[in-house]
Amino acid sequence: ERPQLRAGGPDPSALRAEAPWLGVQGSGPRAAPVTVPAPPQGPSMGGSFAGLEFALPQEPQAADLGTPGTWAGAAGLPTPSVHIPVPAQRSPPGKARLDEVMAAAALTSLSTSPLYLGAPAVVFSPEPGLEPWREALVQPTGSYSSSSNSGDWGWDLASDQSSPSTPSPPLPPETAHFLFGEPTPRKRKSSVQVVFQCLWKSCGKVLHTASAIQRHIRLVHLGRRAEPEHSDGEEDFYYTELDIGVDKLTDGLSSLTPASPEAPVPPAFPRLDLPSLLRPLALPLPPVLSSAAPLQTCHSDHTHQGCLAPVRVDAQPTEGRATMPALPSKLGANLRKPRGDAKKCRKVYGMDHRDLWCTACRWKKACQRFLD
DNA sequence: CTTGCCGGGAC
DNA sequence: GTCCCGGCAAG
Repeated sequence: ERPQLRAGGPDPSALRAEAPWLGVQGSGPRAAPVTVPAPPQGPSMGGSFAGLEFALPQEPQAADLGTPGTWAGAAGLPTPSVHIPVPAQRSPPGKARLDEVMAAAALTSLSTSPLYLGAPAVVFSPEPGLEPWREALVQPTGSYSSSSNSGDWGWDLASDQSSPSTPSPPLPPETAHFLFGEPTPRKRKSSVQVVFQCLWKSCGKVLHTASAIQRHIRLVHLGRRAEPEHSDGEEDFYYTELDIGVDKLTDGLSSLTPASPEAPVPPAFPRLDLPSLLRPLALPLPPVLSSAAPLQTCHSDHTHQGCLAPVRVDAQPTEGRATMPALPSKLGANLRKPRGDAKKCRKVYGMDHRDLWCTACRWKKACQRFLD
C-alpha cells in the first residue's frame, strides 16, 4: 500500500516506473561520474578537443571539491592541459554496457558513502539523478559556453557558490565542482559531514543519520510506525544524502538541525544565478543533487525525461515556499514519453484501413505493433 | 497542420 | 474488462 500521490510531492511510483526505462535508455557516460571512463564510442576526442584532457573523476579531485576556487586555479595553469571535464560525444544509444555502468555506480556508492549501509535502497532511489552529469558530459566543449549548469542546483549549504568574479566559459568552477559528482572525496573525510535531507514537499528537514531521516519520513510523511521493521523501504525515496563541508554545515545548518524539528521551512536554496548556463538542459536539476552522493544525479536525455518525478514539486524558484529551486512548472508534461520515430499503424495502414491497426492504435493508445 | 497517445469516460 | 475519444504535445 502506497500513499496516494500527493500533489506536488515526491512520487515514488513514478520513479519506479521510470527506472527501468531509464535503464534501457541509459547510454554513454551514464555512471561516468565516478568510475566509468570516457565512452569509446563517437568521434575521437583527440581530434577536436586536442589539448584538453579528460577530467573524468576517476580519482576525485579531492582538493577541489568543496572549494571551487581551486578549479579556477587549475584552469589558470600555463599548461594547455586544462582540467576541464570535456564532455564526451553523445554516443549512440544502446551501446553502453548498462551492467558495467550500474556496477560501477553501485560500487562507487558503496565505497564513498558508508552511510548507505543504513539505507540500502538509496543506491537505487537516486537513480533518476544521473542525468545532469551525463548531460554535462555529453556537451561538446565548443558549445559549452551555452551549456549546462552553474552548480547552483543545490542548496548553498553544500557548496560555495560565491565566486561571482569567476568567468564561466569554458567551464565555471562550480560546474567542475558539480560535474565530479563527488564533492566529498574520501581524502577529505575529516572535513566533510554527511547529512540527510528530507525531500518531501515543504519539508526539507535535515538529519544526520540515515536512520533518523528514515524514521522522520516514516513517521511524519508516510504516517507509519517508527520501527524500521515496519518499513518497506519507501522512505528511501524521500530523502537524499548531502555531503557538506563542516564549515558550511555549521553556517548553514544551524537552523536546520534536529534542534528545530518543527521548522517547516527547508534550507534556503540558492536561486539559479546562471540561468543561461542551464538553458541547454531539458530540465532543471533537482537541487538535491548539487553536491550529494555520486549517484545523486539525474539521468535523462534531450529527447527523454522523467527523472524528476521523484522530486517533483510545484515550487517556483524564487518563492519562499519553494522546497526546491528551479523545477519546471509543468513537470507533468515531462512524464510524457517522447514520440518515437517508428511508423505506427495509423501511418502504415492509414485511416482507411483502421481495421488493420493494432488494438492499441485503434484505441488511441501507445502502439503495440510498431514499438519504438 | 498531422501524428502519437494520455487520461478518462462509456459500456 | 473492452472500447472509444477529447485533447494535448511534438513535429
